[in-house]
Order: sequence, then structure tokens, then C-alpha cells
Amino acid sequence: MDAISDEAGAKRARGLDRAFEILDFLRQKRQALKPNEIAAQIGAPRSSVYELVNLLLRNGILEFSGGEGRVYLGRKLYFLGAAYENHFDFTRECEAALDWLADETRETAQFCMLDGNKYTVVRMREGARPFRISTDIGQSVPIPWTASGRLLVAHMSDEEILAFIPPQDFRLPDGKWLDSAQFLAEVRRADADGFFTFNSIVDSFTHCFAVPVMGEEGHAAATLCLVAPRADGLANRERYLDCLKAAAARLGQAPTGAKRVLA
Amino acid sequence: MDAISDEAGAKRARGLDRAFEILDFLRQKRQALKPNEIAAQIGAPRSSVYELVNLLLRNGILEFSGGEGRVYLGRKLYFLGAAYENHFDFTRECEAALDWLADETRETAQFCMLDGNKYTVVRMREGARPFRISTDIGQSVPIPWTASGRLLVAHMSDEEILAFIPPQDFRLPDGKWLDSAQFLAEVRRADADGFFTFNSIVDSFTHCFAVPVMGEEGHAAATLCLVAPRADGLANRERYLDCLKAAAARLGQAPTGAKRVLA
DNA sequence: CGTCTTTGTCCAATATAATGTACATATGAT
DNA sequence: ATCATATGTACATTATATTGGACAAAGACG
Repeated sequence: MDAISDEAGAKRARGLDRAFEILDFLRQKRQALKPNEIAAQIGAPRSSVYELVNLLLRNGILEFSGGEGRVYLGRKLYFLGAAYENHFDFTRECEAALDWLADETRETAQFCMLDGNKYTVVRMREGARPFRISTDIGQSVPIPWTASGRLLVAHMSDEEILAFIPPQDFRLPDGKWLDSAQFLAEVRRADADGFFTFNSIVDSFTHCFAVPVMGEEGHAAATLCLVAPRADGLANRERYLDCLKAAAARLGQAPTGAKRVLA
Repeated sequence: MDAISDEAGAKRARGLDRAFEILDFLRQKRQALKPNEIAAQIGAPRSSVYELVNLLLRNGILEFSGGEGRVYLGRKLYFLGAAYENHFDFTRECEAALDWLADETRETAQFCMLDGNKYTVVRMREGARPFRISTDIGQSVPIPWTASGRLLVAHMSDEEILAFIPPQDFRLPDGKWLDSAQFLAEVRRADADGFFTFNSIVDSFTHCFAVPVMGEEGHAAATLCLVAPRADGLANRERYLDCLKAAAARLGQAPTGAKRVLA
């Protein structure tokens, strides 16, 4: 499934990799599945999947859900995820930033990150527009399809970027292929400018704005984005960018392990 | 680590179990650790831990954090946890219920679940009291120490319960041992009553109220709790219980007929 | 009634993952 | 300098985890 992992030769897969492949698959499907279905759809031996599923069930990583022996992601994952969220503590400030952005611009505001070699929307505020413009939260989207994508890979070299992004992800939703050289050029420009904007590739009526949120490694750990109707986006371009930059500046470069003890 | 799994004989541990042991350990420690430290503290071979950590890093399950090669839970776990939360979608209603409870009673309100064979507070609203009564969110607490614990294991047989709860968890914070027979009797009473209340075992000045939130399997999937000063709790006992039951009824699964929370 | 598909369990074979050990480097104490 | 500790890497060994395939029960369908 992942372009990173298995190739051609029918090698044995490591249990851990298979396990996380199962978890990712369930997340992508967003529904409980029978072990059999999982095995068939990810192309793994049934016996292996059954064994792994049982193991994960015992650990609380998976849970029975939906009856008929179907399984889905388990409570333990929720706890682990909550611990992550708590540790890096971007959530609260993130929500505040999105609220402020949505309030200030009336457009859809998003907080986005990389999930492996895909782009994903982590949090979102719907704008006050009469029509909804939204990618679903948690869905994996090819990096080249998004404005944020340019910023999220900007710390890599050209070679690293091309090795990182699956080649098929340069195929746009309309079937056309995005030239990788053009993409790389846009990455470099975005990095130099500190933002990236374009008419959305995914639809034909929105303009997207993205600015980086700097993490502790000194590069973009996430992005803040606005998705606006095209005319509107072009008309308010400077103001929107200023809003985004202000919000990102407040969010970024948080003190590393900052633990706040509340009184 | 888990009382369930390995004991005695120095057997080889399975990679997956070790991996999740590492994840749980990091969650418990709530800080980034070096692989070396992890290995030493969980009593695992260093070479194994190094291999697993690298594997988990490649999968985004762990991340470098805090420098010096330290690692902590990774973003992928956040995504998986978010998918779980989204699927079972208890969060939004849960927050509303806690808000309502805190508003109605002015006491600390908690939403609690089992994490493996421990009790844990998943969400909480601080009460309006001048002093704080709080278990930290996400901390694992022995089941017998809590009022909720009685309800969360009530669907098991006596034997299952005793096999499920680690024996040392019957040792209370003050060093005394809780008689398991007494605990089982309390479990049965709580199940019959549809609630459990007692003077906290953990401290000496609070009274705890717990009611079950019924899940799709027909037993308590979680609990709603109030933690009140003793005098206050006793004075408002009936009203607090009514509030809790009302909130839990709205939260829980519509009873399918088998088991029923008595009003 | 057969026949096919779906689902789950069981088991032997072997590729390999977990481990112990040795090695390399840095840091700090004496 | 010398010793001790902490940290990370490399590799051979062997216990075992992964896998394919056999087996069986339970529909679905004609």
C-alpha cells in the first residue's frame, strides 16, 4: 500500500509493519472491517492478519466494533494520541488561532500537517460562506495537490522531495500530470516567500493561502491555510496573508518541553 | 509489565508487544526518553529496543523530541487516536455532558474509562470549589481505588474480575489491603443499583459518585463521576445522583433490552 | 441437493527477528 | 592518565514469527 515499504519480490513482511499497515488501512476506510476483508484488501496473507488482529485486540489497539467480528481502531490508540497531543500541546493554541482566523476573514481556516508522505487537515474552522469548502479532516491527500504541500517539504533537497513523494501523487485529480520541476520551483519560491498561494488544483473555484508554522527543528512543522472563493481571495490577498502570518507567528516556535502547571 | 503477559521464564518477547510496551511506557512517563533509558527502565535488551525504536520512528509512531536522540510518541498516533475518537464520537456529547454536570452541581465532573486493566480519567471539568480535587487526565489508577472501578468491571464474573485486576492493585494508597471479597460485593451492588458512591479511598475529604455510561456491548463502556467535598456530597446525594443519571442516559447507548440501568 | 464463497482455525516449514555480546565513542570522576 | 558509566552500532546465533495451505463450518444460490 505505502509506496515506501514493500516492493516487487514476495518477501515476508515484518509483523510491526503489517500491524501499522492494518491500522492505517482502517483509518483510511473509516469503518470497522472483518479480518478477512482487511487481508484481502491490503493483500496480506489471511493467517498473518488473523494473528496480528488478535494480538492487537489483546493490546487494546484494536476493538471489536460493528458486530460480525469486525474490528476497528481501539481505545489505546486514543489514549496514546491524547498523550501526543498533550505533550506537543499545539491543540489549544491551534484552536484559538483558527477561531481568530475564521473570525477575521470569514473564510475556511485549516491547520495542516504531513502524515507520512501525505498531506492531511488536522483541524478546521468552516468559513461563513453560504457554500462549504472543505476537505474532510484526517483524509490523506497527495502533497502536490495542496498549497501547504509546497511549504511542508521545503526543508528537503530536491532529491529528497522526489524520493519522498510517491510519483503517482503528481497526477492531479483531473488526470493531468504536474511537472515535478515546476513543483520543485514552487517549493523553493514558497520557502523564500514564507507563504504560498494558488488557485486550487482540486476544484475550480477557490484560491488557497498557506503559511508555515515553524517547529522546533527549524522548519515548517505544520501550516495554516485559508480557502477562499477566487474573486474574494484575490481581492483580500494582502490582508489574508497578513492574518495568516500573524497567526502562524504566534503559534510557531513554542518552547520545547514547556509544561505548564496550572494553579 | 502487564500482569497479563510475560512472567517468570526469560522468554523472548514478541516485537509487537515490546513495541506497545515502549509506547505505554512513554505515555506513562509523559516525556521524551533515550532508547537506552527506555531499555533500562522496562528491562528489555538494549539492542531490541534500538531496533524497535528505529522501526517505530520510520513509521511515524515515534518521533525525535527533546534532542539528544530522545524519542516520544509520534504524530501517527495522534491521527489514529483522532480516527478512533471520530468513529465512536463520544467526545462532543461527552463535553456537553461534563459542562452540564459541572454547571449543575459546581463539583468536579469526570468522564472515565478503562485503559487495559487500569482506570483512567479521559475528560474532566473542574468544579467551582476553592480547592482543586483532581486526578490528572490520562494517568492510570488501580481499579479498586475508584468508585467508577466498581461499575467498569461489573459485566465480568468474579473469577474474571480477579484475573483481570492485578493483585497488587488491591493495595490502597495508605498501604492497607482491600479485601477482594468486599470489592466483589461492592461491584455487584453497584451493578444492581446502577451507581456507586463512597468516601474516596485516595484522599480523606471527598465523596465520589459514579454512574455507568452504557456502550454498544450492553455494559458500562465508561462512567460519569462527580467528586465533591464529603459534607457537600452527602447533603446533595440524591440530586447529584439524579444529575449523573440524566447525563449518562443521554450519553449512553439506547438500552437494547438485555441489561437496563434502573432509574 | 450440490457448489461456490466467505469466514475462521490449525499446523508445519523456514525465513528472520530478538537477543547477547563485542566494539566504538564520549563524558565525567578520581 | 585511568577507570567507570552512558550511549549507540554491528553482527552471529537461534528461537520463533510469518506464511501457505489444509480443514471445516456456515451461508448463498441455483
